[in-house]
Amino acid sequence: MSDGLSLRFFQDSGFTRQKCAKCDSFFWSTVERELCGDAPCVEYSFIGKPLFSKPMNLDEAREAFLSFFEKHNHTRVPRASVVARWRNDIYLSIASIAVFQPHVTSGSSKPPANPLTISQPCIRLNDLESVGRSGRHLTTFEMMAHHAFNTEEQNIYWQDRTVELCHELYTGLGLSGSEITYKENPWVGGGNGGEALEVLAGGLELATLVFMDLEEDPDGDIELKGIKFKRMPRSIVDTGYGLERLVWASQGTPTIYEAVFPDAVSHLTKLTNLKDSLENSSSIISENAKICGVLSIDYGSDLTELRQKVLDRLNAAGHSMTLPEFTSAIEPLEKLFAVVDHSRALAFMFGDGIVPSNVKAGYLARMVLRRTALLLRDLDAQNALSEMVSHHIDTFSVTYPELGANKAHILDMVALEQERFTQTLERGRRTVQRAIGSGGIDQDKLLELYDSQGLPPSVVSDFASELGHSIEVPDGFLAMVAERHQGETKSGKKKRVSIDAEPTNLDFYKDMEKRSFSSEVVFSDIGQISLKNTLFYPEGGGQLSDTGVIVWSGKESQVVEVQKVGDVVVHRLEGETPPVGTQISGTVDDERRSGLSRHHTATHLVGSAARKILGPHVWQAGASKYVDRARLDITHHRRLTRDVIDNLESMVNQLIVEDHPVTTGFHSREDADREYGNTLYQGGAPNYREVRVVEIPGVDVQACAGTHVVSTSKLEAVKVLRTERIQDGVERIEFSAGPDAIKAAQRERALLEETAGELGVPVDQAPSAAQKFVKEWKELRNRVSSLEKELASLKSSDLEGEKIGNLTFFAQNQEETDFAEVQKLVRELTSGKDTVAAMGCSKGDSGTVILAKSDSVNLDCGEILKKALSTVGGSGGGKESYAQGACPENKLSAALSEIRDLVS
RNA sequence: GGGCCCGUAGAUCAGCCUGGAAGAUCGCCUGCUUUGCAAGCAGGAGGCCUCGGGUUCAAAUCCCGACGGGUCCA
Repeated sequence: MSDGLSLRFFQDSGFTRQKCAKCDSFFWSTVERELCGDAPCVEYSFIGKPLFSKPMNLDEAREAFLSFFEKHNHTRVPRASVVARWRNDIYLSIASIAVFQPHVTSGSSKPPANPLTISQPCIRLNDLESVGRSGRHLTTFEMMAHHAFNTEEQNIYWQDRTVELCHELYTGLGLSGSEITYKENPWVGGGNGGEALEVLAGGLELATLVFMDLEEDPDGDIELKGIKFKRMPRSIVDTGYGLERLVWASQGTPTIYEAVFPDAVSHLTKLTNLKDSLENSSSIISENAKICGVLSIDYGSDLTELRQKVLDRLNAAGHSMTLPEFTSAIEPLEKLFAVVDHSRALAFMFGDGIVPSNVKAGYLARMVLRRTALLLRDLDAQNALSEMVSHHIDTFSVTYPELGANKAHILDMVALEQERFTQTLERGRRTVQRAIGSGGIDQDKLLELYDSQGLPPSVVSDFASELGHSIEVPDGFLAMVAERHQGETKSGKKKRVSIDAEPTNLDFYKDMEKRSFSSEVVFSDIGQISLKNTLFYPEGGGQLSDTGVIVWSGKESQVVEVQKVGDVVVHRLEGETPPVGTQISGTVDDERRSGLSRHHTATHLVGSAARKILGPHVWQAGASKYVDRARLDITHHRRLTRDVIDNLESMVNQLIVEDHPVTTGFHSREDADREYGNTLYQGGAPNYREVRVVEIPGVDVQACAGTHVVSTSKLEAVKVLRTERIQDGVERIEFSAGPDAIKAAQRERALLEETAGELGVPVDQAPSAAQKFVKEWKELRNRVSSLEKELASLKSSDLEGEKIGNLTFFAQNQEETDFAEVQKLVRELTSGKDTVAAMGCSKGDSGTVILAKSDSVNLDCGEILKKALSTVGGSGGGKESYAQGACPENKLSAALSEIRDLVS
């Protein structure tokens, strides 16, 4: 790479390769430059001096980009969800290329068009602390891109054309070509890598052009950034143009937020009375943005130090401020900018169906919302959240009408989450109050409050100061939290076994009702075989494996479990194992398979009904199918009410009666995507070339590898057994189909009848009877208790005590008397002065002794009772004032006289 | 996926560590006081201490499990 990326385009257009005097990296420019043009080597020069010929807003800039590439033979493709449901390594779409990973980039699927152009909304939460502060960080941004996927057969374009297009785009928008530098900076990520160029102008990185043609390989011959790679047969043009940066550069405002969200910013500044402050501080803000750009500042743990750095620079640039002045001037504005940004993230997250939760993507949404709510709280505008989100929805639904269509739901989610957070805070306020009352709040307590109650230190500190207490918030608090969480993750290593055999023909897909087949053994080991073809379904997709028998030349073995290893189906056997080459015939256990199939189809119906009833935010979060029941976990933000369950059951059973056919077929990934859209992948996207689609026309379509019944009427009936909230935002529905549904209903009836029988009433009166009985029982219980009290006081006045010294000693065996009554009697007797009472009572063979004294008596009842009972083979103990214990019934009198001896 | 916290009267919680009569405050009811309201005073009702096992003479309290909630991290 000694010539670097010496492209023909560069040579033809007068670019020369130069070396940055500061960072030593190589870059291409048409003019002689000392520095590469990237931060931290140069400062922003576009603030106040826009780079492009005219200012653009988001829509104008996006359209300019997309239509430019359309004009140059790219196909415009619609955006994907910001929730990366097709990937299991990330929760959110973090780049335009993420939309095509891994299925397209790995070569197993074709791109929807080639070449293509897209503007993909992306969410990155890694730099959350810097958003609002640095002037350029955003949690949500649109990555515009032109992608070309080159294979050995099809060469679309590569480096020269990519740079040419990029250059033409920017110069066409009025950016002078001599302003642009292309900096060489190889790119590595997600197991791939390649040469790359950063496109820089005015100190700002406008775009990155990545030429992805390497994949990680420990034996590879190419090394980038310390990782070994080898060349791929495919090469991918992966570009990323920051929409917001383009807009910013075209306007030259102090921060990116003012350029991108002018209306939202001005609305919120009015609302928070920060309008003047924003205008007066614009020079500080722009200096701050410039400096943050140069310093590549990431606001993490050490805020004060970074602030001081910025302030030093500000003062060197002619300002004269103290740190507190600077902080108080800039902090509210930073918060304001962050709110404007975060509320857009929320609009997209909820709009694309994230259900807030304490796990996974749902947690990310909740975290962003809570941060935003706290920022608004600091700005004294706590009710503005849904207003801000609403504002973004309106603005963005011009381009993304799906957000507008989902507006009510999005705002509902915001309101619900905000309400939850308010409750958490109120709970927290009380906890803080109590903690202060009982010894104060130290660092450990602060950690615990955050970790287990969700109270950020700043909030705790606020609450405490309301009560006139101050609290030290330690530096690096989040690092301490991280430490607390260390060592709690253990990674379960999957062992990869492979079987040396040809891929098995999966005949169960060809005929879902067939149960017998013949085949040939192609692999054989002790207790397990693989066949040329099989009807046995291997465990997968939440469905248990089939069982059955195989027979050959008069011998028979049970198939007890079936697993898929790579593309080979392995049957685990009990009995003899036939050798390779044996012709066998197999029979699948029909009852089991039919049960599993019924429940699998039923799961699709239940999921579809849930989406219809509850809304499109309902996604499958997991599913298991058993022989006699199934369970489906769905994302939903509220507990399922009985009404919802009833509706669901009715709808599913209606679908059964209507007898819809269930069809299956294999499609290429790109065809399936195009035809059915992304709701296809309820169970997660498979990384296969071919996708099996199970369709109940007009009802449900899913990518699914499981077995099904041929039409919905085969389900006969579906009954919901129970629902359960397995996580915040995830509801589990358990149900049975077919004969098992009937059985479940019968079980419920039996339970009811048994209950009603015990109550001695007809079934329909059971609830009211139970209510009546409980009420009466409570009344009687209280009556008994008060009678016991009365009885105790009566008895106590009847009893004669014995004088021992200056105290009165009572001892009596109450025999078969209720323990509680005896207890009351003892209390009654010892409520006076100088009294000791020892009472026994019994229940069958076992006796109980209670010993108590008046406060004025100096004795240790616990010790005395222990000693007395041990001499008669019992045990017990207690406090000085009161003790109880047990011994055999016939030893009660002996125990009492023993106590008498010990007392005197 | 993992960690932590919580479940006691209608509400908010104490008691649990260290086992031995189930408490406080607010709210509710009755009476007194007051022109009325707010308040004050006196009295009262209201608890399967989430459920199920275990340990123990004895469990709200200790142990295990389930259920229900909260919360942080990935």
